[in-house]
Amino acid sequence: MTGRKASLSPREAKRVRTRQRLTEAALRLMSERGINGTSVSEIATEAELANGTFYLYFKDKSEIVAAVCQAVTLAMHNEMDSRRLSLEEGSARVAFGTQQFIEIAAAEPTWGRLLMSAFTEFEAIKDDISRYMRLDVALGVEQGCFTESVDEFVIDTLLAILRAGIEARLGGAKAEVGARAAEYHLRVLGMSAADAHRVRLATDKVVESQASR
Amino acid sequence: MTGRKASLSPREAKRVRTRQRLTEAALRLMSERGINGTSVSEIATEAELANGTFYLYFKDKSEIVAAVCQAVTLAMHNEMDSRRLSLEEGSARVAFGTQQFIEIAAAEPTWGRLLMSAFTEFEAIKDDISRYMRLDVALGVEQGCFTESVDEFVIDTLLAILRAGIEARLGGAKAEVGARAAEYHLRVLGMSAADAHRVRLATDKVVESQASR
Amino acid sequence: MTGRKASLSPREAKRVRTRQRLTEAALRLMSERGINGTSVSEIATEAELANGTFYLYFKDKSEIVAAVCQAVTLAMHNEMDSRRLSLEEGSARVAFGTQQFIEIAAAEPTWGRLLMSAFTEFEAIKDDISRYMRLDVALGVEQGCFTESVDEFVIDTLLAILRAGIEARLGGAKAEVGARAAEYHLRVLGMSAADAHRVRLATDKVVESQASR
Amino acid sequence: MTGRKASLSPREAKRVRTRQRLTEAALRLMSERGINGTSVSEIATEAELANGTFYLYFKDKSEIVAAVCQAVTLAMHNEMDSRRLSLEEGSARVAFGTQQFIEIAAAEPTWGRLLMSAFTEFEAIKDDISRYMRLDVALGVEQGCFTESVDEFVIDTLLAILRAGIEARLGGAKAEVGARAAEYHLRVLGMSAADAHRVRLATDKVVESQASR
DNA sequence: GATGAATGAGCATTCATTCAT
DNA sequence: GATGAATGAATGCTCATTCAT
Repeated sequence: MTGRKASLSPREAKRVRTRQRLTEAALRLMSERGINGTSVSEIATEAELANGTFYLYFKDKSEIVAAVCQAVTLAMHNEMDSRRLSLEEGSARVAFGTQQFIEIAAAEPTWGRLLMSAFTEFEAIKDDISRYMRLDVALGVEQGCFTESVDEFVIDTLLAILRAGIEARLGGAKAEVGARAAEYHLRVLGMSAADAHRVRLATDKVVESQASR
Repeated sequence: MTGRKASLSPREAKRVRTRQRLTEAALRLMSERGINGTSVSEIATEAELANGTFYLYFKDKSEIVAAVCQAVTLAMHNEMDSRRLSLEEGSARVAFGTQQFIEIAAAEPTWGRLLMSAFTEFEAIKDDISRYMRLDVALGVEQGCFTESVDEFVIDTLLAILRAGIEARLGGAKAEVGARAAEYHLRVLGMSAADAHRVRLATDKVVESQASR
Repeated sequence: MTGRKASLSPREAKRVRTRQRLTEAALRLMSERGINGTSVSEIATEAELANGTFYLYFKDKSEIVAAVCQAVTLAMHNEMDSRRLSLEEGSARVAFGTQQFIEIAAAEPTWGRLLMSAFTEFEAIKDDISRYMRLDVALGVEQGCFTESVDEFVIDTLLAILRAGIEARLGGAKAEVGARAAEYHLRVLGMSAADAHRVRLATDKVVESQASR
Repeated sequence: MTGRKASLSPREAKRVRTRQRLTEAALRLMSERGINGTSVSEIATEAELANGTFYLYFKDKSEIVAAVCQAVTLAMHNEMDSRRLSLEEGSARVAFGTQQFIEIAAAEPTWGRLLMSAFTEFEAIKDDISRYMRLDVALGVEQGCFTESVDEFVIDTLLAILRAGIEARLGGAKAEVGARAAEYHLRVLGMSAADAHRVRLATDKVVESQASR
């Protein structure tokens, strides 16, 4: 990462920094007031830039929305990566991933709220979010944990449940909601309630150690 | 029903008709361009009325949104009622209800699309939609079909799945999606995939006869 | 008064009553929300009449404004008449009239507030109010109490002071303000501060007995 | 003054000019049609600007009203200052100030009419206008010219008289009205008509020389 | 007479976007 | 590159007035 930056000319580096200022400003505002509730000039002002400067970095309002959503999902994925991949079973990865994704959204509500707004006002977010999920599900299917095969609809269903989980957590629901969402995921994928529970319980230690990081 | 209308004075009849013109215009536009994407004056124009006339019938833009959403959910519930209640098991009712709700939304895409927009832009729609669902779920819980107890989060999850189902169908997915959503509902509620499948299959005849009405 | 009404045909009587209902409704609303802040349909509704009925009784919004203002000034003058005319000196009448006018406006704030709004939004009110004043001033001039002669400007000045007095009283100022306004009137008309004070004091008994009515 | 302008960057200069265009347009229109009778878009059009440009310079309609009123009272005070302060007696200052204020309003009817509208539709104007007045009155009280002490009501009374004077002048009354208003001020403050006349006469030379500027 | 449905111009305000400097 | 002034269409809502019934 620093490696990448180091290779930029000063000009390019500045450009990158300015762009980041804009994206961060947008994230702050959009997570507070919603995507549609945030105007381009508010973003520019928050980034301490002139109105029109915005359009030197983004062709469109929609472009920065995409950038912000991407940045948030990337950040959230980064926050998760390491541990999940040490799990061997797809089912465990799914459960772990789901529960953790929800906890991260709750721990960093700026991200969580942006996500909620994006679910509503930026369709494409779903692709970003589901990327990590697809692999885990596919792995589980391959391993025979799940009866369900992977297609658009099952993914959409999992996403819908994930979303409901985040919304509940941001609205004040207890952390247990994340665990339940994880089990619902497994059930939808075809596991019995009992198995789903067992698998999910097995991920708890990891989640807890993660939380205490 | 016609009886009720017949008893209206001409004045009242006209009022009712105009209000309906507005509601229908709103439904048409909102299902096409979304709720927020539809302006009050567009509605008035579509209804062939003057701008200000709108406010003789609705205090607010939000009031017509509520009216339209209510009208749609009412119409959809009416379209379902009769057969579902003849089923004795809560699980069957849930499966039947879910599948049918999705099929109605697909058969009458104006309703379906309005619903999708409302999920996003009119929170309260969830209460309207979940009303019928709660009873069926509660019945199933009482009967011991489901291991899950009824709380906000489980209902939100079911709604989220329902929504995903409608969206998929409107997006061109095959009818089978409705059946799957129904099974997912049962799985989330704690039934095994096999049981869920069996229950749902049992409702097929009813659904089919309904569809051919 | 009843005599006048008795001579009307039932048709005419009804017309008069309806008109009064409208005027009273207008008074109530306009004194609360101001003249411009009151809409024709609000008046009709408050009078329990249909929207359009208003225009059978008044050609214009401005016409009912005139009617209401006239009614209020008439009512206020009625409330004053008797005692003032028993005073022999113009100066005493002016003092008495001024002080009393202000007290009536304070005692019946519906009237007072309407007046304030009218001063601002219905120029012609000044003529109505000044009618009684002119005579008293003219009398005082004739009697040599005042050095000032009667013309538009002196009357406008007296009105302006009267208005300031009412406004202060409605805003919570003590009753003493009415007495001061009365003395200011006399001073403007040319009396010395001492004489003005003496004359005004002499009217106090009358005012007090009036207040205890 | 020109010095200040010269030091502005072209950007700032333009901004200042545009803002002035708006303020001047507003003054022109508001003095013609009243404050409430002037819409934001009329102002923008009169200033040859687009509708929305207005809001780059003023947060609110009320903000430009305040700005215009302030500008006018400032301009009027500037037109007066120098000579009044050379008078030693509070009574003379009051008389001079009043008479002159009225004459300026009459000489620059755009200002005068704006003031009349503001008296009605922009309460705060009274504070702006009374500022200079309070000092003169207080001075006179201290010097023992006046028997009346300074409080809200006496100031409101003086303002009311001032207003009546301006209104009369704008309505075509002769300049003598200004002199009379000045004497009324002194009388209200407790001076005898004779003293008031004497004091006011003494200010005439100053006023005349001012008028011939 | 009375009703109340209908009108449509009008208003304050917002905001994505463009462009001269 | 960067600025920020300018645009102008759009929005939700109000209200005096008209007119068919």
